[in-house]
Amino acid sequence: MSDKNKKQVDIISVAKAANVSPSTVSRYFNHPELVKLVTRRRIETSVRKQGYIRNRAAQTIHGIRSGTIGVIVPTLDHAIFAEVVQSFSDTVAEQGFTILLASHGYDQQREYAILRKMLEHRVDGIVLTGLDHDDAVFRLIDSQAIPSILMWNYANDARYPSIGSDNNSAGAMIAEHLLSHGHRDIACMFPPTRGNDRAQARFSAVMGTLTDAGVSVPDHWQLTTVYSISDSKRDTLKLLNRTDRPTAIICGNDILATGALYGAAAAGLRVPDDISITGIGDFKGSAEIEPALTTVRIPAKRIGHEAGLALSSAIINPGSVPTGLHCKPKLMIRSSSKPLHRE
Amino acid sequence: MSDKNKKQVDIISVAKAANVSPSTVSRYFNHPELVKLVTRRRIETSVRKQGYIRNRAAQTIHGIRSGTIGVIVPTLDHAIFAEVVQSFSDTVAEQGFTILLASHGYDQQREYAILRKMLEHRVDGIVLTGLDHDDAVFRLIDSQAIPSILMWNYANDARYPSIGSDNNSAGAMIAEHLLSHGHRDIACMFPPTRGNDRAQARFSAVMGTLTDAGVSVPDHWQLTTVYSISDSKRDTLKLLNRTDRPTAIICGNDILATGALYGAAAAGLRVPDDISITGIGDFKGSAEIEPALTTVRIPAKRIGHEAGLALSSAIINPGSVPTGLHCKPKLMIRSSSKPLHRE
DNA sequence: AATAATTTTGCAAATGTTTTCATGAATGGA
DNA sequence: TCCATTCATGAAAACATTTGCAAAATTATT
Repeated sequence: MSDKNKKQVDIISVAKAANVSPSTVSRYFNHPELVKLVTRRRIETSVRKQGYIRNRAAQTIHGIRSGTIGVIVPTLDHAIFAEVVQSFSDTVAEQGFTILLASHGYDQQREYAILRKMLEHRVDGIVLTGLDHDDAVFRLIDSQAIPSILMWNYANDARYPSIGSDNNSAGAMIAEHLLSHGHRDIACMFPPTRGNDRAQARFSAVMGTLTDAGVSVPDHWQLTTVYSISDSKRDTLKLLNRTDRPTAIICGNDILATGALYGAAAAGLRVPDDISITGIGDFKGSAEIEPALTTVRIPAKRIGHEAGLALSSAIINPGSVPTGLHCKPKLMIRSSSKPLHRE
Repeated sequence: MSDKNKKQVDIISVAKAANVSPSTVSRYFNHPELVKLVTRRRIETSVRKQGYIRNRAAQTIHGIRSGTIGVIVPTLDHAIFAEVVQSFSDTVAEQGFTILLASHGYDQQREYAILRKMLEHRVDGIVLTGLDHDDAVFRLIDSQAIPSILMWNYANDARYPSIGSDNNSAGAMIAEHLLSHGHRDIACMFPPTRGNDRAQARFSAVMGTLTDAGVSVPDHWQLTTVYSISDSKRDTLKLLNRTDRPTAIICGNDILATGALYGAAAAGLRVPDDISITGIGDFKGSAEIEPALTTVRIPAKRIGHEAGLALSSAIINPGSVPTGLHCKPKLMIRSSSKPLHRE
């Protein structure tokens, strides 16, 4: 019985049932004001009865926007990217866009492949994370004439408009904070910087600021630790069990700092009395941890939102180039750092 | 000069440049083995030179798969969903699928609207989070004949194949653990359960298990706290500052438990000596926090992976219905709970 | 070398829409 | 009542592909 209604429901079957031409049904969706009220009613009934769902693929081949935006992030596994994606997605959803999301795991080759696939889907815009990308990626986007922006980092000389925070200032801020508190014996724990311009910028800003102040960080106080609480806890413990111990640890992000806090606790040290620990990012929970983490706030929600606004309006008004925006990082002084107590 | 090469590059222009018909170019992509080697070479050159990118929209209207999977989650803001989405996405990406992602913020109306939009994009499959959805959502999917699965929770009587953990057992496990440790004065802190079948199941399993054991939880020890470390820290502090104090707090998830741990610290209590605190979820960081959190592990990575496998194979072999899978939760006894010390 | 079998290619129809243009139906003014 | 407007609708072309079928080209068989 219900075998025969397997027939696909398209704009034509809807039109038939409503006793109008397909053109009129199309107009009903795209320019309803051009369709007479009673006809609209009839079409509406037919659409509802047949459960018709428009086929965006068919629209898209007419050059109509696909209504999708490609978002490429290194990973979602870090709460911070999830947050920025969430707020981006919410923002563009309000303009009717849906996001096509993929992550490349810090692999530039994969980023290129993902980008290609997204272009095959004819996304209306592209968001990349960070400033640095393979040149082939940029060239591919250039050749496509679709708006795209770089999210998360900011630099006014970036290849595309960038919306995010300047990681150099973030790094400098936190280093200056510790210096101004009298710290001179400072260890640094950063994630691997390869393929990660954020971490790279923070790291070089921190080191630069310290060097400028005449503070040098011995090699064995320069830790490279992957983004993981357990690893940073372990590495911190190892560091703090040495006889020479820094008075402060600058961590490249709040996850590392959280692990460092735990590591210090495990080593029997009190923060901030025995050692100051700082992060960068101000992730969820950083304000509530004991002791509350001194860090630099990178406003992820705001970045995602602004990026969403900028990109969707660049899509809606073709020709208008999206404009970059610096969402300034902010030093959040809390309880995990304090002035060095001279002995 | 470069004005004139604004002309779109499509399969026809590629064909022209390669001196073949569009059909052959199409075959070059879809059935390369049917195309002679030298012709393939010529087409390849032409494709490369023109920077041609296939138009999936045009393929899709031929009934060819769109290569997209719709993923609908309540939010990405919780690390745990981000994790499951990440691993799902990675898994299906290996089969050539890209995900269309959207979040509804626990709003069933919005979920329906999102679903519709995804169907307009002709996704090849749908993943929903959790077991409970508006009936209209189920009906809409039913009418579309595309495979879909429910991810995160498991129940063998679910409306669609479900892949995830049984939150009832998770709740029961943790309650039994505390009971077996002699606790009788137990407080519960859970998120609002409305529109959240996970939390609902955990909560009722916990309460049921306690009741069965003859333990009742007074009203003022039943806290409803939104998913936020700061809120749960505050609520815990309030709870622990009362004169009557529980010997254990069961938290509905690890975020709440983390806040509870901080709250206990802020109240000057030692965990687990003065009070036991447990979570559910085993989020990243739960094993490293001080004290390490006793919780129930919900294997997010595995769930995402299995769901990805199941759905993509259901898409690739049409007709085959994806099969549900219970990814069993596991009790992780760590340092935040201990047997009640009788005084 | 001639024929048969096979491989490779092109033609044309089909896919589900949108849109331009033209036609037919109402409406208003005289 | 007639003609000029305006409004509502339909016919057909266009969009970027795929695919069934048939023709052409190549290879194998004798």
